[in-house]
Amino acid sequence: MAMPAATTLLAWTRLLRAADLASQHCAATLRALGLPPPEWYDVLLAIERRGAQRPRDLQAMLGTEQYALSRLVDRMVKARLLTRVPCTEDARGYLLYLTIEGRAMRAAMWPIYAEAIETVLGARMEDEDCAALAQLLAPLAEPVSA
Amino acid sequence: MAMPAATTLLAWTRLLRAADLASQHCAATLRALGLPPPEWYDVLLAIERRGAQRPRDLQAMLGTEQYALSRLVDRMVKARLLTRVPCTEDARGYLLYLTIEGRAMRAAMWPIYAEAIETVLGARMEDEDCAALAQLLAPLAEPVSA
DNA sequence: GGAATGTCCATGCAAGTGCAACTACTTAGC
DNA sequence: GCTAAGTAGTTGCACTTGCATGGACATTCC
Repeated sequence: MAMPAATTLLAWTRLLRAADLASQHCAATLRALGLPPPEWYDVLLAIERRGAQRPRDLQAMLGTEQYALSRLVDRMVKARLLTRVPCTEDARGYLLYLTIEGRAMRAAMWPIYAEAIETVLGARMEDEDCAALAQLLAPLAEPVSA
Repeated sequence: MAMPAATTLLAWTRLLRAADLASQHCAATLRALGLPPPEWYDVLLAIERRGAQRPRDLQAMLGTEQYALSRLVDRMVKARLLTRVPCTEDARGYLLYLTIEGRAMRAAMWPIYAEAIETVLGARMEDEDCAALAQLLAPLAEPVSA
């Protein structure tokens, strides 16, 4: 296999650094206000948008490890943001619904999260550069095997 | 503050997803061969390139948290890849040197790491797209305050 | 020179993560 | 129907991380 070109290495380091800085900033902003981390938002949003979901579907959508999602859901249920309802078609699994508080929490998180994203991305790039970036990243946002 | 535009949100999700997938793949590849994680490589390379370094300089270069670097260095010293030498100019700090094994480890890690990068980035993007990506990410790879 | 403030690095504790192994249910093959 | 293999989800254990704090030295200001 060929070694990476210099431009590839530069893109590599910047990709990791940019994503790390950006996600750190968001997480810190939410934490500073006593709000849950971004992963929680992603779960809440996925269920609000698409209706009750099974853990394995969330796992596929969000790209998290199976055990990580298991424990994440556990914490969110303990925090009363989600409820588990046994799945009639498959007794191994269950459906996750939002509670009232879960819905409220998503709504409360959004403005903070959105502002953090705007600070980190929107305010630092032209709109057309954002579009170009999204375009370039499209193939990389799919699992490697694909 | 303005809410993020749709293109901003798309860029956001893809940036995080792409970086996560890419770094996960690299870490997993190294781990599968019993090699240390990528952060270790970054430390080893920084010292090999620029000579002995103080923790605070590594911290700035690599963008890690202070306590994270402190413990990372600790693990690497225990693994005999680095040695601490008291700093004559500032008794609070010390200089980190590579050991023979440290040098050997960096050399052993590079082909694996490089191949993983090539798999994740080089093989999935045209060279000019890599260059464009690096260009677009340049502003985002700097701390938010800057 | 001495106090106040700042910088450098370490660490206790609580929480999160990775790996591997496990239970429980489902599906396929026969 | 029975076994074998696959899928859904959990969990024990060791390790890592985040936050807050602390100790040690350096610098500034008087």
